[in-house]
Amino acid sequence: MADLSIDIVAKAAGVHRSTVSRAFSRPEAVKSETREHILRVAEGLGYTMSPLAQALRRKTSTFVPLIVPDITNPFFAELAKTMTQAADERGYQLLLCVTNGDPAKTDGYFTAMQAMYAPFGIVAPSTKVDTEALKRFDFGHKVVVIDRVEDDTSVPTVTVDSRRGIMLALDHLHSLGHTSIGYVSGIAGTHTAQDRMDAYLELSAEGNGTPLVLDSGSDPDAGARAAKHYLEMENPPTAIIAANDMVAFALISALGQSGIRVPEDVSVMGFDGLALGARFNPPLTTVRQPIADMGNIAIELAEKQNLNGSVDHVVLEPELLVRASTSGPRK
Amino acid sequence: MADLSIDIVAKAAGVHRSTVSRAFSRPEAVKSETREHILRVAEGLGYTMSPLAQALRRKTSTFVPLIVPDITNPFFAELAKTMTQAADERGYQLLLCVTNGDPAKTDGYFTAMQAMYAPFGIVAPSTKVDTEALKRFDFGHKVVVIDRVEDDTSVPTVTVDSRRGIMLALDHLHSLGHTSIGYVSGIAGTHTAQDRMDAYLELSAEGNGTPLVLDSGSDPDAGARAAKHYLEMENPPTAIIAANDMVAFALISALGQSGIRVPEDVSVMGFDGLALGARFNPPLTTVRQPIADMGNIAIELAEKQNLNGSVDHVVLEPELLVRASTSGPRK
DNA sequence: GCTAAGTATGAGATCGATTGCTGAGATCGG
DNA sequence: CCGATCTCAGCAATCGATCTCATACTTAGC
Repeated sequence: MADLSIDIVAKAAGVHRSTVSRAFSRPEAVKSETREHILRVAEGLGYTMSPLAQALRRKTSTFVPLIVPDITNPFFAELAKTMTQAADERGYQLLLCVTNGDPAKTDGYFTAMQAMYAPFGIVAPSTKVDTEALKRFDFGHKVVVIDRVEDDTSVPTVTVDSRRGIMLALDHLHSLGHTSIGYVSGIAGTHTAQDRMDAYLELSAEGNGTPLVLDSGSDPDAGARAAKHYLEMENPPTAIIAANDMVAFALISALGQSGIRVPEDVSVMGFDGLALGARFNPPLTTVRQPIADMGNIAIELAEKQNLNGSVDHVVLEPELLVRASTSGPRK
Repeated sequence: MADLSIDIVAKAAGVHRSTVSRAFSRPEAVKSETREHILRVAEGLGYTMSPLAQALRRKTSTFVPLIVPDITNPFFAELAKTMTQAADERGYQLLLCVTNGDPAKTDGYFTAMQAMYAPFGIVAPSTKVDTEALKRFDFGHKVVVIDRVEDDTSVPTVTVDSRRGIMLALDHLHSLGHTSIGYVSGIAGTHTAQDRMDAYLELSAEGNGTPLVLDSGSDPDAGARAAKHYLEMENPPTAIIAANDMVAFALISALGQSGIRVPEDVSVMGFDGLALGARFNPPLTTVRQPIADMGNIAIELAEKQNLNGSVDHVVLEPELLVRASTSGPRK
């Protein structure tokens, strides 16, 4: 147990330290007989290589920062979950970095990431602010962004098709018979939030409805404010699309506190497809993002970029998830 | 930007590498004049020490594993949030380790933690399984557990007083006029879950009510099963305490799907005090755990243990949080 | 003015790996 | 049977810090 270094193993196996090193990291360079012997000895001793020493020498570590604004938001939590798994499988360790939306923190994490030779990092989602930070660090170290990025050229990204998602939501509501469909906006400064909103505005104008934005704020209270707004309207919409599940939760909760029932009085849809939605009251109809895929793909993109410098942009398809928060409009 | 080592800075400042090292990590050992000069030069170059090299030499790093079964569970997410902050402030980096309840993973994380000279780790919450893993690694590296531990002697812990929490819940419900109060159990294998259940059983017997456990399962479906059970009862309780907020959510959701309304038909309480509860429908009455404190204290305990070997056990006070999911019993 | 006790810095070994270079054997064609 | 080629393993420098020891320079006391 105590202090196993490569030299100890080398001595125990009767070879030189460099041979042990090769036995592990470049197996084809060692005669298979020798290699197996070394591996057996190492195994017996319970030896594992020091990731620290390795990283120092190789100038590339296995620490992958996951930079998110708020891990408390279930979307990021679900992302973190799938990412830890994907990371584990490939021998990375995920560093949890929570910015709280503070650009200074993002900067700090980028600096730290360089200092510890991170092979790459994952940022989700990028606000305009993050995009700028990205530029400031002309990265030798690579980043993958789980979101759209203004200037799409330099950074790999993975996103879900916002427009398609909104279309799915609108279609679902239309097919239920709704014609007056409101919208509540989501997280601050995010490209995604912007895209969803734009899509709503466009599509709902096309479908010759009148766009009806109940709240375009970006804080956690958007839901509550939207509810207030709803109550004050003479002709409230019969259905509301929330920019994300969390806002939908808050909205339904606030509505409920004023005696408005979902879906009896008004239908509400979310956007994200959080697991939590299935246990909400009522279970939330929503547009599902394939979060697990996003995590895996992000890491793949990063590795690909490291390998051959390719910068890909993957756009995933959202999916309608009908549960119980939507129904036909009230007569 | 490029490859700043301590030697570069040393050369630039016209001193030896060891002096630069001291200027940073043992300021009092360097003449203040020299030190300031060095610091200025370093600053100008944009130099930061390599945590990797430092850790390798010092045999102690700043990587702190946070080992949780499921980051998707908002309780752990909130914990992770406060812990990243606490960690950041003290110069640690949090490594997110998700076990999914798999003991093999826990073992793996412990091994990794030794390999990378983690000064300590945080485990939450410990199941019996984790406790055993802890023993297996007779830790030179220290661990703090956010939960109770069987054999309390060797590992620092921070917990919330389960009995007191259940008492708070029971008192609240009694004061509302409830006499028939059911219970739904929580997460598998956890000491905390066990403690809460025991407390409920004892206290509710003492208050000469009849304990009424709707479900003692431990999976995410406990809530749904409890609801089913509730519906089948001839004399269902007028109030239900859930072992944790997530179960309460699921319970209320399932109940709602069968037309049972909370709190009109039955009062439901949670236990945790998740931020999410405030935006549930209805907003959840619950027993709040001071999660932020738990995170900070955990790190403090770890540091204290590292310093002087002290093994403390902190028990925090829970707090009643009345929102809208409880009311007087239906006539 | 000279020795004793500090102070402040430099030298160099070390932490645990990787890797280019070198040389010893093995293999092979003619 | 000999030189050419190929394998395989050892040597030693290196990554970026830390830390013990030794040394040069102050400062103090008498």
